[in-house]
Amino acid sequence: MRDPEATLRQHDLPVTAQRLAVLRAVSQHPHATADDLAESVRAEIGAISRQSVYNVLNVLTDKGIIRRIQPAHSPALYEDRVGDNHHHLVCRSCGKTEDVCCAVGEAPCLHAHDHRGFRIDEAEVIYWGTCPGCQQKSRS
Amino acid sequence: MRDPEATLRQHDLPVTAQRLAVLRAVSQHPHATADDLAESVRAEIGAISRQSVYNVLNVLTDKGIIRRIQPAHSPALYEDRVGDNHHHLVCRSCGKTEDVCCAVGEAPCLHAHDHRGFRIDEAEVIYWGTCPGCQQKSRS
DNA sequence: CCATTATTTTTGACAAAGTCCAAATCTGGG
DNA sequence: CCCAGATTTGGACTTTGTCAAAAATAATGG
Repeated sequence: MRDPEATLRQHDLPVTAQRLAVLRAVSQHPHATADDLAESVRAEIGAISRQSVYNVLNVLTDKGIIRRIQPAHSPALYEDRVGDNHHHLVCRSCGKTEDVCCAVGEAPCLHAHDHRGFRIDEAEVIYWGTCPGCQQKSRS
Repeated sequence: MRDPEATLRQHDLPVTAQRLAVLRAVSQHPHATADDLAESVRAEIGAISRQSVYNVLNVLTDKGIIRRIQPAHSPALYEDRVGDNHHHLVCRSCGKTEDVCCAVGEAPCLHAHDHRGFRIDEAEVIYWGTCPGCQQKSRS
């Protein structure tokens, strides 16, 4: 994130310390939970209410400034990287989450063969598996 | 589901009234929530505890007899149809969920180009959009 | 620079979806 | 028919997130 303040102004959002701090935290900790982010923000500006973290994350997500991903068995994760239609690898065992380029191509998987009349606007892909670290451990 | 009782025995699971009823309910109501299923089961056998519904759904899912899907903003949904790697269409507005064949082919999307050393065992795809009914309504 | 007004932040209660635990009950095998 | 182990139950509890009202703050116009 180049300039959090400019980003907020571009989207007609009043600039507040909380928003700046949350935005920076998301930028610095991709795939963090709301709780993780609250911690980071507190380390940076001293205090923030739980509700404010959610408020900020919700507006930022609505405006498309950040993206929310919600893998099963996990609270929502937030990331900075938007608009490039990338997907995610998630480790079943430790929850580790990584970005991965779209398998199919640029504006990809938006085409289900039989879409049943649905107007599709996003194809969300999560690859489930075991990360290298957890493979080591289980190989005992 | 041909024969719920046989299915349970094949997986070395003691046969109980609760398990049979939950299994039948999942079979008859694809994409139902745990709560929905509890209702159905109560209509069929009179009573079941909330915990038992979860217990049963968990074992059945662990054994691969049923499949759990967990779209964002929705409690978990369960379905009967396993082993054919199909995906789902979900309506952002009403939550309607439908099956859709895999866009890529048979054992498909299991190949992320850059898998970062992860051993991938499933590619979960959710197509988000607007169902025909909700398109009508919003066309005002 | 100050007052105004709408927006944010905070606080605390609340809700939904699931899990944990111990006691009671039931299934399957001998 | 009885027993051991598995399942079901009920109730408390946890996690993640939302709602609502009051207090604080940002941006605007003078």
